[in-house]
Amino acid sequence: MINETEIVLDKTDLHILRLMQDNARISNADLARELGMAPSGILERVKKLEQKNVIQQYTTRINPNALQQKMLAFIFMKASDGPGSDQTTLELAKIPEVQEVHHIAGDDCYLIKVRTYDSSTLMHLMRNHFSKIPHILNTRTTIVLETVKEQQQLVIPEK
Amino acid sequence: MINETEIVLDKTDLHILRLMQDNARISNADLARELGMAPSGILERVKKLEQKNVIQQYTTRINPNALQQKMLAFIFMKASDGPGSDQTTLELAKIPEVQEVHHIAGDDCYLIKVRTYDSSTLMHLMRNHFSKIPHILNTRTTIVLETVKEQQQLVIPEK
DNA sequence: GCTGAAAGCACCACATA
DNA sequence: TATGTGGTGCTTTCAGC
Repeated sequence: MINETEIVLDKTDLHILRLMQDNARISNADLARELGMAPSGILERVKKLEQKNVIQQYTTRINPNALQQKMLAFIFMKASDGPGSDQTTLELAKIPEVQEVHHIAGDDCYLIKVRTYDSSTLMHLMRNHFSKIPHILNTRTTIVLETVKEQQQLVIPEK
Repeated sequence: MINETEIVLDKTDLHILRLMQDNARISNADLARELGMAPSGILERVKKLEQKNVIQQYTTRINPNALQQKMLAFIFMKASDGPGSDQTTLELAKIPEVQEVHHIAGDDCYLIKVRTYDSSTLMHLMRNHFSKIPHILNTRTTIVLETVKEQQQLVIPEK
């Protein structure tokens, strides 16, 4: 595994990342034009960024409402195996409706983000999946009423 | 504005969305091959999905560690203007380090997700930005120690 | 690590069913 | 709404610096 602290990104890399973060479908030729370089040089850099796992995925953000996915919830979980163990988190991460799994500081051990069609689907998920994962002692669910902003764009420095 | 409840997606649309959600840089020709259809027909569908705001963005997921962004926090906020008012949420949404802003049920009014370089950048943000937004009564911050899963992929049905 | 050329393809508008 | 065609321009490899 590559030591991520050793990755050095120059001004050109950061510029590529900024453009691709905003539009993953930008053509290699357009990237080259923006940067004033030859397309082949850009292609090489992009491939290296993918290899180094700086670029993790090209993904399409889909409107959850278009798929009638109206329920979004954050669930805090206290677990008996503590944040050191991976078993519980891996079980949770396997569930496709679970978008995020974090170890957190404080009393609760995990925070997960779950998206489903409606409240009954969420209840079903909790009853049939979460409750079967060992070590989960209790859960505290926060229901989202309305989402004002939701994106994963990072703030990428100029240099 | 289009009434989102009226959007009807057929099997082909859902298949396109599934493929593009996993790889936004898939070529139109490859999409057509997967679906066994002519490329021009696919192109038209993709454009309509963009127009109808089913497809919201093509984005590149970048490894936060590669940019030394090691601090992730969830902040619950109680506000005096209540979840009905937009002023506070819009102020929060404008801050680039704030990735998510949700109205939530229960005692606290907002839940926001913030990503910064380190804890001092986060403190700086809270002191210089959050505290200047009116109506925020108090905040409760949850620090993420480790992220096991983080993605926005939706579960897209077959049909 | 970057450039430029060259072959192969993809894109996309348009005509058509 | 889907297909076929064709010109334009993009992608990607490789030699050379």
